[in-house]
Amino acid sequence: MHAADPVALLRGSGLRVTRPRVAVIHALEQHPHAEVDRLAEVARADLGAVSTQAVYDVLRALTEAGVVRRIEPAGSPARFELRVGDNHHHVVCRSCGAIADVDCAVGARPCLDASDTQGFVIDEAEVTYWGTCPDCTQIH
Amino acid sequence: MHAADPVALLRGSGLRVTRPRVAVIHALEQHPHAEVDRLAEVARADLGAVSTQAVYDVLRALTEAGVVRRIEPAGSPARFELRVGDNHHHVVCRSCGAIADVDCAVGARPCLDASDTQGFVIDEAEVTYWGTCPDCTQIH
DNA sequence: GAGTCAATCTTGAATGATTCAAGAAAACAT
DNA sequence: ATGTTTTCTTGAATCATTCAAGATTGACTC
Repeated sequence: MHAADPVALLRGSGLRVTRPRVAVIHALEQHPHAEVDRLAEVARADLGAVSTQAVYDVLRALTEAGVVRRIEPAGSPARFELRVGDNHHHVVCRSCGAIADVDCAVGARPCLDASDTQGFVIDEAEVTYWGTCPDCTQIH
Repeated sequence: MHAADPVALLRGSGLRVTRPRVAVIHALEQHPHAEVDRLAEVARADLGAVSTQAVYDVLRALTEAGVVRRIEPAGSPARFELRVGDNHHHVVCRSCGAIADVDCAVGARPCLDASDTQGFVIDEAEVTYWGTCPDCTQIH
């Protein structure tokens, strides 16, 4: 898990290379699963100034280009990660909101067969595990 | 899937029986997976008037009492259902937002074993299937 | 390297869902 | 019936996100 080159990542996806975009990708490398506010902060530390709106725009563009993945655990604002394309899931800590990646035990496309899909055509199974993170378990 | 008696449901959970609560439970019976607005509308048709805030309060009380379950699919406001306690999941239509229940194929507590849980203690696995509902598939 | 045009960023306001807060009304126990 | 506590009403606040208009910038062409 070492840093991809933001510029290469953008070029490779046919996206313009701008300072805000590079900074946001950089922020995502350092802070996987961060929310918009946090990413904006980190990007600002890098650039001096970026509007929050720009960060929203960047994240939207990156998400639409398939460079980042957006997740929205219940009760949390949207979070973003660069790890994309593989089928991985997330554990969310009920007490502090920490999130970690989890590879599904079942296989490459886990849980994709539900017993009765009610006539729906399913293209993705999103799994969210809920529990308590190591830190919160210790303190309790 | 026939209607539970709202009054019995409330009494059984140690909750006061009020007109708004009975009406919201009634609305939930008729409209599983409905969002707050919709439930408030339906409850109003029943009672004449209820404040939206009251509906929020009722849903919170019912959720905390374990009488209803709250789900929040990405991109949607919260939705509520009376079916609770069993381990069932949901399919969400990407185009119209329709939601249906899905029993997991794996077993009673499906997907509860993730390969590597990063030290988290997991107590629930929430699965959201994404796809297209029968209606939206037909029209396309 | 300058000119051009579309894409992107800035600023400021709007929206939607949800929560907070204070007082009025209603439910339940006695 | 009466009192106490919970719940409902009304009105405002908050948070995350989106919309909109104009200024700036990236990348392509000459």
